[in-house]
Amino acid sequence: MANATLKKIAQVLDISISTVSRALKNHPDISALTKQKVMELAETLEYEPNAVAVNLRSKNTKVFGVMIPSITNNFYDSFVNAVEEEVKKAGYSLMILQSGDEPAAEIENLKIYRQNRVSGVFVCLSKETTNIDAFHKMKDAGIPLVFFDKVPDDGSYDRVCLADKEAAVMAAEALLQKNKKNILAIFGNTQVSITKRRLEAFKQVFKEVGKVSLSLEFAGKSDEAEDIAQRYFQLKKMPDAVFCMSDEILTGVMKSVQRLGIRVPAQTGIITLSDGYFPKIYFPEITYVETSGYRLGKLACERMMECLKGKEETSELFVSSRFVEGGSL
Amino acid sequence: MANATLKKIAQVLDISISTVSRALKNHPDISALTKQKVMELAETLEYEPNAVAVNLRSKNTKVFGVMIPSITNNFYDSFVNAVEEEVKKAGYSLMILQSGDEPAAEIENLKIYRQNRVSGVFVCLSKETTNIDAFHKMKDAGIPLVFFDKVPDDGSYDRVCLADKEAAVMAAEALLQKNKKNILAIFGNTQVSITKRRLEAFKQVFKEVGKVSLSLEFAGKSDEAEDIAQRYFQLKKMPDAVFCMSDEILTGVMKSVQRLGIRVPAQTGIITLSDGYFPKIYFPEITYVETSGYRLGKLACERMMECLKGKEETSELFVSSRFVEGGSL
DNA sequence: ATGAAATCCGCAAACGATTGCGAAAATAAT
DNA sequence: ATTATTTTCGCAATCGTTTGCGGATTTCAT
Repeated sequence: MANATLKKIAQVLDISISTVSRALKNHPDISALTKQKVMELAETLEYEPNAVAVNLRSKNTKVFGVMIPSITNNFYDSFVNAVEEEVKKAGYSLMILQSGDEPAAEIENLKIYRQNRVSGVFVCLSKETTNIDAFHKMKDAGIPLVFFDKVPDDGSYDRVCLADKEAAVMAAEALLQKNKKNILAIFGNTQVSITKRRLEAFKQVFKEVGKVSLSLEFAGKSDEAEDIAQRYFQLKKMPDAVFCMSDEILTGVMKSVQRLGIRVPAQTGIITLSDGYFPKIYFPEITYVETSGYRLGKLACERMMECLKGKEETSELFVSSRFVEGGSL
Repeated sequence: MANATLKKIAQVLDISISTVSRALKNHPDISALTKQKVMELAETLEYEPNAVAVNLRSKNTKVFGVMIPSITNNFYDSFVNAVEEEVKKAGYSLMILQSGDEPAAEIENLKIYRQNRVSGVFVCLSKETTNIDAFHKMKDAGIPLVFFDKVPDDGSYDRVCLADKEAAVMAAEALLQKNKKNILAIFGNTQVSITKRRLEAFKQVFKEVGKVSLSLEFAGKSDEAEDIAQRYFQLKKMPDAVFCMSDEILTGVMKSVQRLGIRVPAQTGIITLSDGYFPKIYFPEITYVETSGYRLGKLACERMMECLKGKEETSELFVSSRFVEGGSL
């Protein structure tokens, strides 16, 4: 029988709904006999509690929102993957909404989350988001927010991030250690917090050492990175190493490498920040500093669970980096 | 004011809850004056309907389930992306659950979908699933199912698929047209329905023409494909073309190409079936037959919407293929 | 002024589950 | 036999919203 309810069970056994409810929960008030009858009938009727009704009463939907710019992105995927794995253990599900990097869509999505009374939301801001007023409403509604990756500057929010500075520094130091003197470094959209942090930390390392020519470039998309690399590779004084801030930039650069038949690492070294998937599809495998979406997801979950337990102080947490040697530097 | 309810508004204005409800819905029974007062107060109180309560009453959650083996997969991503885009227009959200290619997890997930009374579920079966009894329960519960990509043989279910045969045939014919005589074709897990279909159709094309040496190989993962390619590339009589059944296989093959410094398409041609992302990160861009997860998603949505409208007959639909010329063949 | 027709609004039940409180029935204590 | 105590269960309210039905109140025609 489809969609059995407590009421139906109660009617069949000619007892009250409350008794059925208690029997199924093994409440001590109910006699063993009644419990048995109820449970058996529930079994044959294939009773399954209506989560919607339970939610309404308990005011707890056991659903987390996840808002990301786009789901077709390796990094966010592994984040989502980690979160899904983790929250499932606690009986939560995920409602994933994409912002498409459009602030208007973000606001719309927040509304959906509010109306659905989600238990919390994991948010990665869009590139374009400057005004975060819309997120205040969530606080008012008592819905905890955990920002990740692209986070607001506002210190009153919980944030989990990659250790961008650390990662950028590790990459920079690797370049120095390999004695690279003429480095092309390509970064992403400068609006974004992670770009800023990576850029600053990266520059800082070289500021202290002389004798290194550092060319900084910025690419919003993969083909822009390709064009930039193309231009530099055709210079008489070709860079002896390229730093890529992200997978997106790496794939652009590598396309140019293939087009021009550049030998890596003989002619130029390559190093990137990455989740780890793309560096391994090339030969030689690209040396990278790991920025793990997966671990970020786990960390975000930890933080979210603390929020639900009522922890008050906001915090900014970081996932540490790891240097992974490929053969490209 | 956080979490205003109809009740709260009613109390403030000293009118009944029903009147508030109707006023907000612009019901003709309510006077213009009352409507105005209600709407204004709702505005200042930032009233937002409680979707959980609405769901309970309407028995319509406006949520679709999406069950996939893993979210960290380019193909499924674009599927999910399309679905999210599409259903959002109709006011639906997505609840995504991963099976991890484990039948036990599939069953568990279906239970969650049932308890949450989702309006429908998009399902891609795991590689391991042989018994689909668990899916019958969904029918009983009145929850429509639309299978995609990896679908059951059972004709009583709605299924949307890539036109695997067509795609494989297009690729095969492209190889013939380019006059390739010594072809290495690498396929994926033979358990899976799509592999079977692609394989059969592909072989069939060559059965009819003579004078072509066709080597069929199977790789479960990317590095297996790499090893296979490696082996063949080192033969005295190297293949003059490689067919890859999927992105996963393509990336493996391309890694071997890079390792051995093979010139594409001069030394060997490459063609693949793909969603389109990976073929474009290489130079030359890989010629491929498009198997679009995105379009599959759109098609699945169409079908789902029809199910909701009560269309009875099940059907199996296909997304047509498209030949995309790169420079690799 | 009286009846008919609009206009405007509230009561109450319903969706399905949970839970405090009190009551009936059964058992134990005196 | 009477009181006290358990054991076992049901009533009713609640979460927030929707909606059929009927009751007031007003407006209009006669």
